[in-house]
Amino acid sequence: MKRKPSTEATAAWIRLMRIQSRVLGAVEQDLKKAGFPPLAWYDALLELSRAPGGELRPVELEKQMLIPQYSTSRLIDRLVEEGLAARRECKMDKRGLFVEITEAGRDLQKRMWSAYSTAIERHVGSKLSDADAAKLCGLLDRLGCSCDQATPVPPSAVATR
Amino acid sequence: MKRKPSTEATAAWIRLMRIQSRVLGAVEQDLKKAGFPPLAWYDALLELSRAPGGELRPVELEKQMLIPQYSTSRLIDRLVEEGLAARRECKMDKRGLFVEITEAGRDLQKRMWSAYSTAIERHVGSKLSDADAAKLCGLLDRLGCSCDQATPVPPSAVATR
DNA sequence: GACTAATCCATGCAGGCGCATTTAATCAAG
DNA sequence: CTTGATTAAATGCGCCTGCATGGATTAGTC
Repeated sequence: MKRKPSTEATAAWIRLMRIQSRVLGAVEQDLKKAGFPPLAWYDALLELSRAPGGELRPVELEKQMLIPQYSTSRLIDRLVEEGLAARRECKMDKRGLFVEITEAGRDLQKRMWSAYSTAIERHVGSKLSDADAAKLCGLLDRLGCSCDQATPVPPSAVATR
Repeated sequence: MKRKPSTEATAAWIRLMRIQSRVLGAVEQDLKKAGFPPLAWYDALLELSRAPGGELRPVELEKQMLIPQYSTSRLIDRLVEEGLAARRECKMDKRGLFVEITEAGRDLQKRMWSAYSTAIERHVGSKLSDADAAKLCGLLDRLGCSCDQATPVPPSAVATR
């Protein structure tokens, strides 16, 4: 049998889609205007910078960022191309490799976080009290069924889409 | 001066991005598995079907759906190509045109809503009480600064991204 | 009416995504 | 050690998006 959603559920769905799109757009615009690359780059650089030794297997990166395999592969391409990361041989498993963040990568990550955090404050923080932000988190988490990760700050935020 | 976001605000931002992505992905998967086209098509067909005479100027569609101009232009291309809509001459303003939904278009919209509503129930409705869904709406709306439209059901939901 | 500005829509191009497949290496059995 | 299944990563293809631009028409001003 087919249950139909309540109007409340439908309204929540609409808001979730629309508001996310707006807020994401606004934040990405801010970053772009400041001359920075897309948020996905930030996420990847953050994960790498956090990893012990500043290096990670693509598979790990993929799991952290919750993006498909081919997507990480290409993201790494771009990071390497810009000198923000480097591919390194993986001796214990020659199918794979390590991706290591460079100094330029670490530097960019830090500079981006400065602009990024400002944008978050502008488009989210300033519109919600801490208590309300926490409530919002709680409600959203319930939609995430498998709410695995409690990501710490600064955020590996965007599933980039 | 640069204000930094609270950890609550940052956490809310992360959830907003991650959960939206997951829920959207889940709903789109359901639709795709049922053999339907992307959600954006549904939104367009819904707007058209609602419009008086079943026709709309691209400009109107653009405003309703909150997507960029070129995006509507190409979306219309695809709808026309599939026989779901037709371009018609606009006599009062020869720069423009009308897009009119076809019978096939109306039919598809109805069939999609059936699958779509089921998916919304599955991925949103079933996880939140009506009261909580309403709370979520309220909180999200506050992020939308210019909370212009109170969209009615069924939803013109997705800003498709 | 003539000229400039603004509006409506289409489109070429570059880049990114999703899908499916390929290549290479490891693992699991016999 | 050989075979077959599995996993890691890359890549070719088609579609979609964003950006910038172009062509056509209308509106505003004098």
